[in-house]
Amino acid sequence: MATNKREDILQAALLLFTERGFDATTVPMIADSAKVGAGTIYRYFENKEVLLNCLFQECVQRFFNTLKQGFPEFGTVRQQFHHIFYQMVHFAKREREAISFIDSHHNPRLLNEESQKMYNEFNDFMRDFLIKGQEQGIIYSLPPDVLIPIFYGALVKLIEITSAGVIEETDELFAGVEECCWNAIRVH
Amino acid sequence: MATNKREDILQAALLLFTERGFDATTVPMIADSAKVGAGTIYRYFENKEVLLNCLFQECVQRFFNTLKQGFPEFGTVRQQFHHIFYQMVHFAKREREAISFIDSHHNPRLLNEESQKMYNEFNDFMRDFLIKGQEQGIIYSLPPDVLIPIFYGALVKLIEITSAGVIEETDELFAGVEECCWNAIRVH
Amino acid sequence: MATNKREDILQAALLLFTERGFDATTVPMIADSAKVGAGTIYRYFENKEVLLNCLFQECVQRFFNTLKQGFPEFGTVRQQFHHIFYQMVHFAKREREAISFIDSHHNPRLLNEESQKMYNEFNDFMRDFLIKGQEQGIIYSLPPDVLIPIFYGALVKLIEITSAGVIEETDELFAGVEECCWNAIRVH
Amino acid sequence: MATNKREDILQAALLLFTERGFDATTVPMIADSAKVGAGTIYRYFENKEVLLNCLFQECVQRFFNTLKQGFPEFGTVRQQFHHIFYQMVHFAKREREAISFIDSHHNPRLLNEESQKMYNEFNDFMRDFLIKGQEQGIIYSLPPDVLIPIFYGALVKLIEITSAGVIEETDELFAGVEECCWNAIRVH
DNA sequence: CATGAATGAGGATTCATTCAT
DNA sequence: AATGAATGAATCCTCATTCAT
Repeated sequence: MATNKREDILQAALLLFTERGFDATTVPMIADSAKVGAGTIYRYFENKEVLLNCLFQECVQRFFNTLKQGFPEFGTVRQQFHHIFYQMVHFAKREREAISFIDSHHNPRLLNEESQKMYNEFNDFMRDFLIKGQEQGIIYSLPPDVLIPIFYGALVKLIEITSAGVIEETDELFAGVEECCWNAIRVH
Repeated sequence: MATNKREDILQAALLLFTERGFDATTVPMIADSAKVGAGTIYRYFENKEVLLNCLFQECVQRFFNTLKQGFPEFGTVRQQFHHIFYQMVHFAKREREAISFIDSHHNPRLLNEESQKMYNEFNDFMRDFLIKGQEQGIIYSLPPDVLIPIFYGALVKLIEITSAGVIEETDELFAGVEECCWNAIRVH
Repeated sequence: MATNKREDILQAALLLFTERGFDATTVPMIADSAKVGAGTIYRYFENKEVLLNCLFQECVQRFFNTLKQGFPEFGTVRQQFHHIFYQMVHFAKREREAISFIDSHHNPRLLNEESQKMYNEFNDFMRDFLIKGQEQGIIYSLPPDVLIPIFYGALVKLIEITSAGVIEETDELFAGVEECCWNAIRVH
Repeated sequence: MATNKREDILQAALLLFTERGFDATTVPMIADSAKVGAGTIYRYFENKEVLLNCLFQECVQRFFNTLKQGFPEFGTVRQQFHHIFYQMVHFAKREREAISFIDSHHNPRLLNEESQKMYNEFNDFMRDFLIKGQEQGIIYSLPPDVLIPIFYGALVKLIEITSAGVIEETDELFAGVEECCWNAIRVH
């Protein structure tokens, strides 16, 4: 087949890093899983850490793009929130592990500047959304860095639980969680 | 000196595991940090994995005890939630890293049965609280496994942010987050 | 180069185990002696103990094959004894250390079942030879387990002495020892 | 009790060294077995190697004394041989492990000069006996270093087998082995 | 004297990375 | 370009030895 080896490696690394963590994942493991030779990985990535950063950046990029795509710049705060939440869930359905991976590997010890910058941009996007909502008196007046984890962290765990098969994922479930999260951050 | 070396080792391990993760923490690192010889660690713990499990169990135990202590069994759901949230924050202030450590090392690959059992008991406590609240029509009808992360995950992140010094921790901040979390899980 | 690294490792281990014993031989010693990296040994053998057992089994196998090859099944007891003794000496000349190694590492603490089974088969071969000789009234009526060490042990020590260069090895010497050993076990 | 700790340590070391070998025996093992603290061993012996050499020398000393005691200096060669063999068996019955220990730890890597000297003296005693027998035309004309192992090695293995309980030790058995060994070394 | 907790040097083993094929 | 055998630095862990009590 004409599949791209680089993609195979990234996909294998994503699964293994998410499942076991960066340090507990060996390069031969990734090679086996991607069905390439161990040496091949070094044709595409300078070393294991670079591989991690490439993967991280691609995941954040795709996640961020999903959020930005069709964002209702001039819609209501509630509409914007729905967009963000809905797109996150959508993205998570397509790329099961990406969100958990991003969340668990968002660590200054492993990430280079570029990766951190990209993560921060993504964070800033959500922070801006919250700040504008607060200016309109709709979002609860807490530091955005505190509000973000409330709905973002909830979503990450939700994804992990549904991925593990503990709970069946239905539209009602996602709608319910969205409402909870919205209630968490809005002014009452 | 009357200092307990076992405690020194556990404390050093807690900091390092939380900061770097289990796999990226070497035994000599722990030994240096605890100011003991590397071999000494093996007088107290059979191996690195056993050390992790001892630490995990002690942390969960102390955390869980804090929650149970003075729990208003017959109070309102709101009072119970306040107790849980307040005790969690209180515990987090005393034992900065314990909660992050528990959260990031709750992993079947590393934990033995005893550790997992203890973690589950702690989880069941919160699940029971939510279920009773749902029976009274006060807590939103979503699976507890989905609701728990919403406020528990929020709290974990909150602790991490305040620990990192990004945001100053004030009573108002904690009260605000408590309100957000309560709004997230209650019926409107 | 076309040299087989596995063989190099086994050969180096044979010399070192024989010289120093299993426990006093370090893996880096073997690696240095075999002119391979320490890690390379683990590509061929799961661990040091497995290396020992592989080596042990190969040595016993080759030794046993030498004895069985051309064994005069229907010759006289004396002819059979000559065959055994002569082949042992012959084998010892080719594979200097193998016999000492087998003798000094025949230890249940270090050997796995497979190794012990193989050693027992080799022992049974000599036991059968003695029992048949006893049935013919030619071999002295002592338990074979007592007779075997008399000539086998003698041979092991003989090999060690000649290997050490204490005594020059001549055909007369071997013929003399053979006669001594034969006199030891035959009926007079 | 007033038992001598030094003796307890030596006795424990004898058993363990014989069973497991010097390198596989740890100092704490010896301490546990001797029911003393690990540090106590260092009050009596400078280090593990010194302990080995003390033990070796004491064993060789006692063994050698047993052989020399009542040696029929002016008896026949056969009488002398009987004395040696009989005393060896007698010694082995009293001090089960000593002979195996001496045999398996007679190794230049571990023994100091004093120990080797003592072992050589013991060897010389048997060599002299054989040479005198050869001068009288009674002992087979082979290098003594080759003859000694034939009966000494046989005896060592005999002791090991009877100690292991494989074969019951009777006077007939020992008499039979003595005859075999004598037949091995005498002129026919 | 006796102890055993503490140590750290040294050994077994793993794994990121290289390189000859 | 792709491989995977080979490597050795770095890890976990053991144990001879010391020393405060």
